[in-house]
Amino acid sequence: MSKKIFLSQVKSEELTAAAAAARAPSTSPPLTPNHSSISDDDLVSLSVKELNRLLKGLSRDEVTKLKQRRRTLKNRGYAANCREKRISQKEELETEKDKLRAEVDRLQRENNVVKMELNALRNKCDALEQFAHRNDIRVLTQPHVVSPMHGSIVVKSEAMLPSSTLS
Amino acid sequence: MSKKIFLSQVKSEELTAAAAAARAPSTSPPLTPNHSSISDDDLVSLSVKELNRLLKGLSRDEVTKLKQRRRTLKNRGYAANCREKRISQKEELETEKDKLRAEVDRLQRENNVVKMELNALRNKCDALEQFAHRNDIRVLTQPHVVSPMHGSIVVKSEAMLPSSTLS
DNA sequence: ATGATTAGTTAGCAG
DNA sequence: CTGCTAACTAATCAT
Repeated sequence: MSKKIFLSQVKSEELTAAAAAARAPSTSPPLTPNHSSISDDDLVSLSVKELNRLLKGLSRDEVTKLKQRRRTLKNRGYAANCREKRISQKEELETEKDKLRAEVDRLQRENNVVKMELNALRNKCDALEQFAHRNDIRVLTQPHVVSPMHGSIVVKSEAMLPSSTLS
Repeated sequence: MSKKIFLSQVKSEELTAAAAAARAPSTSPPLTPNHSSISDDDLVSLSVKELNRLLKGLSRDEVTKLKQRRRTLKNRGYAANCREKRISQKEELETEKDKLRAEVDRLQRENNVVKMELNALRNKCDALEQFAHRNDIRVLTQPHVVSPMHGSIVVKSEAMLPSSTLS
């Protein structure tokens, strides 16, 4: 997921030669000409064992300096990682924000649709209710409803509908 | 809105004395004892005119050094501003994310409510429709009904036809 | 000149 | 020690 920069060649590719020379004298070609002139990339990617082997025939001072240079190079990589992490986290936040924004939009649209459906249904319901009411009255005001086959048919609306469905 | 740090005492309050001494030799008490020993805070907050007045009786070298120290102090402040801006932007992003998340929640709840209303209304509508349908059929199948001359007599008979007989 | 931003350096904390 | 991060410095860019 996160593209870790494993502590190698950060500088030489991202910094002008002038800037590098001006800013990092400790990592420039050593003024004290080490026999073991090792490149930054090599030094930083060495395993501890390889480093110790390299350090074998050196004076205390040289050892300290080389170790310090290694530490500095590592730190350079750590810093680069840290920055990259920062920006990727920021991008992640923005991505999540965009997703949420899209979700809000979707829900708002869905909401509108459902509300329109609700309104349409309300109208239909009202019409039906009025229709039912009229029929109810008409039926209830029928003088004599006699069906020869079935006998008297008088329908009381409340008997057929739950009371809650009629206002 | 944004609390700008106007280039003063960033370090002394946020860094240990040890770190400060170790890391910023150029801003430590000058080894070359300037007569015009001016504090970082003062130097950085000077106006250009005040600075020039201060620079009057100094050698070229001293002028350059003092100007450079001022520039460095300013840069220190700019860097602090930059960091603060970064974190406040991040916080802002998170705040907006939280708001959007809350909005999504709200909309989902509202959506559920509306959908339940819709379902309830659908049921009511169905019932009304069936009722209307039955009445419609009944009315249409009434065997003869109205006697306008005699007025209406409402008959409520207990002898009702089971609804199942009306499809 | 001033301010902002980037990369590198250092100190210091955490594991 | 290794890795990470805050603060600082210097370079660089924009205004």
